[in-house]
Amino acid sequence: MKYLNQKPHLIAVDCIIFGYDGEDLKLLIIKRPIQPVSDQWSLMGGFVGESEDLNDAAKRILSSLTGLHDVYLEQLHAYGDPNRDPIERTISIAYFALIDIKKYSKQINNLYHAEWFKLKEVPELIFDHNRMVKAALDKIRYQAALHPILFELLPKKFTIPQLQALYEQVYDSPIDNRNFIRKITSSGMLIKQNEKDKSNSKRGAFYFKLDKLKHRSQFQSFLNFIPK
Amino acid sequence: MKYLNQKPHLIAVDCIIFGYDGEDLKLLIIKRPIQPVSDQWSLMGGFVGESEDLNDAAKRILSSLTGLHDVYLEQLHAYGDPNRDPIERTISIAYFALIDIKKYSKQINNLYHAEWFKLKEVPELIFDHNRMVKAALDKIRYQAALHPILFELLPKKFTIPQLQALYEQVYDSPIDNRNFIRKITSSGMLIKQNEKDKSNSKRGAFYFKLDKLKHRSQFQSFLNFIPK
DNA sequence: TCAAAAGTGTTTTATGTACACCCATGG
DNA sequence: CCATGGGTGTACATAAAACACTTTTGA
Repeated sequence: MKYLNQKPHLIAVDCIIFGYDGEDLKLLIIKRPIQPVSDQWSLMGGFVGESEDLNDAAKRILSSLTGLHDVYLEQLHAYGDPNRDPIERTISIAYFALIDIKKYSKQINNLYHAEWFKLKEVPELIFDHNRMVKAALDKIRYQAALHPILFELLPKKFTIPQLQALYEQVYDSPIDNRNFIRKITSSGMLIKQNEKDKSNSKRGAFYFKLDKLKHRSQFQSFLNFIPK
Repeated sequence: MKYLNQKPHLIAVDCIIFGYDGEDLKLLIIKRPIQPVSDQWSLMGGFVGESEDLNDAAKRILSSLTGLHDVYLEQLHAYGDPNRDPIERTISIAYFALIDIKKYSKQINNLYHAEWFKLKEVPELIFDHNRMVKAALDKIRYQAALHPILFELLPKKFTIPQLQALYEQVYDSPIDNRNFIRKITSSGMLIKQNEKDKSNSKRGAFYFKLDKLKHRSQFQSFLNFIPK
């Protein structure tokens, strides 16, 4: 049994891939490989397979570009303007991903001509992709104000100055370091290491690891990480 | 020019329609008119037309059931499990709507055998529709904790006890009326009317209207309406 | 020895929470 | 005159914000 007289549509998944390298918040985009509008900057995307779940499609597309699995990936929004793709009507389900740039395998880069752009220097993208990026950033700001998602962008060991710089970039505004440290440490989610990162200062900054149990248990608890 | 060798999919929109009548928070569902699994309870839904925007499809479907236009409608999530619809693979974009039940025209009811159910008494729904309802409720709780969306469920004139009862039902927990009133009134979004609603008490409760300008300007400002 | 980043406390202010009584009215 | 729901204020606790100096150490 089938539904009759219903027009099917092409369904794509587009991934808004955010990365942090300890210094800058960045977006991973590709030079579009397929005609037309090839050689223009675009989000990484692909069509949803015949019997493929949307989340699986997003994971597949993400890992085909980054080589990464088990990445933080969240559905953002479905975009369905009938004219959003001038080639053929395509409905796109946008996902955003948060990854630690250092985990990213650069090899696959070449296949797709992918590049990391600082968030403020992202060029014009095809279709409605700039709009998607903006929506994803808005959602991350919203989420990160209440839930500790930004740890997904950091390596296992990270310093508090790195963490603070990340928050400052996500919100594009300076944060008082004393208040920030107090909030973060009072959440109990950080485990101090003995080792120091001396790459940014002579004194060195202690590394911390995330207490994953506490991170998970506090994830839904409406914390407040952001001033004002 | 077209994309080649890509399998298209049926795309549906399903609407999670919440309503409030001044007493109970309710959900509007229908007896499914199409075979198979007809005569089972279901969210109101429909397929996305050939050149139809997703939002437009949701509006069309919502107003075909309720007769209402200009209703609060927000995209919830795209559901794409290949087996979610046993008849044929269908990807569903879920939307939720908030409406004042008293505005709802009952005539169209009969066409779809629609009924309002108290939220706690919603029966088993087809496919993944119960899951959608739960996700919608979660999202509304999230949104309403920070943004004044619940006014969408109220008529133009409403009383504070009605408003509080609405919050209590959305969060399924009692709220201290003194603290609630203080928070709500201190937002400056309410305009007191001279008229009273005497339907629930001898003394009567003053009607209020929403100051739409203040409502809009404070919509994004991360208020906090919910205790704890 | 000094430049540059890391780390540390206290005070003030705002916000949230707990809590109980009087008011107005129609029946 | 009283039962019912509407409305009001205060004291306390908690959380956020503002704010500046000392520490460490490699060059």
